[in-house]
Amino acid sequence: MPELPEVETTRRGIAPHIQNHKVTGLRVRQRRLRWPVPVARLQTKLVGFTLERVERRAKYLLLRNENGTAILHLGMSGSLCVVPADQAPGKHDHVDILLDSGQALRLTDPRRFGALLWTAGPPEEHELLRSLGPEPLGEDFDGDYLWRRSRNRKVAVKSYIMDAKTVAGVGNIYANEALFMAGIHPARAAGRISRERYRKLADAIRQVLESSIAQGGTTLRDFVNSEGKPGYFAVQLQVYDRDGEPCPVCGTTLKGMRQGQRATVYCPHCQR
DNA sequence: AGAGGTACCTGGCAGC
DNA sequence: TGCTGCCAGGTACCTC
Repeated sequence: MPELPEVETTRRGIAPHIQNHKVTGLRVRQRRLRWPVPVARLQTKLVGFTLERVERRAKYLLLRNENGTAILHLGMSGSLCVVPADQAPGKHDHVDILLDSGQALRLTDPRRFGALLWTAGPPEEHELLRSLGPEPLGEDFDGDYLWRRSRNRKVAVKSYIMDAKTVAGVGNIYANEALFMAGIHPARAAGRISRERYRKLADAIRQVLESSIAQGGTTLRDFVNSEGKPGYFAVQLQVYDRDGEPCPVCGTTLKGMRQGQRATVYCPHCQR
């Protein structure tokens, strides 16, 4: 589920329940996630210490304390919620981080593509984060940047903007949506797009992510309930998963294709 | 170096 | 109802 807006919504939802709370215990029911969960290190470095901040870099959540940082990724199917510590776990509730409030931060992840790691140093120097491109909602991301970096590149623009080294955290849904909004054909070579069109694209990426985060904000309360189900997304999508439906702008039938195993949908009339 | 494909894992759904 | 095959929002790693 989680694309960047969902991860940011999760961060905002859990932060008040975690920040300035002491971790009183850790339960790892399944340590085989994308990489093995470093249980012993987490026991030593996390338990008994107060979590100071919950930050986000790309789709990574960073839980920081005085010893270092827990790096958490939700993969394709992960979610986090805050539940009473004694609530019975479900089949895919792999990790509980117990808090002094009597609650637990619970990681659920059916497909186990997610990750929970530990780093002692500055998280931005961790190998998973080191070569990430700029944050799409940050200062140093704009159309000029996208244009400059794309010269002579033959990759399809959709793959280009989904590459975390180009810009961090633009996933399949929002890549489709942003390209539609900018009127750019997803298969166009990245190096053959003008600076002006890249400015439109960068604006579209920003806009689509921001409006989605804004809508996610309305469901924040859902991160803390007995069901433990985050209440994402009533977000309205213009093209994603609408293959065969009329284009919301011109009425032309939206076309589906596959790019690098990922579903792409676009309007053959509006996107060139 | 860049481009493209593969792998990890489970659940849900369409089609038979 | 139950089986099979395909698809899914991510991304590291492999090969060409």
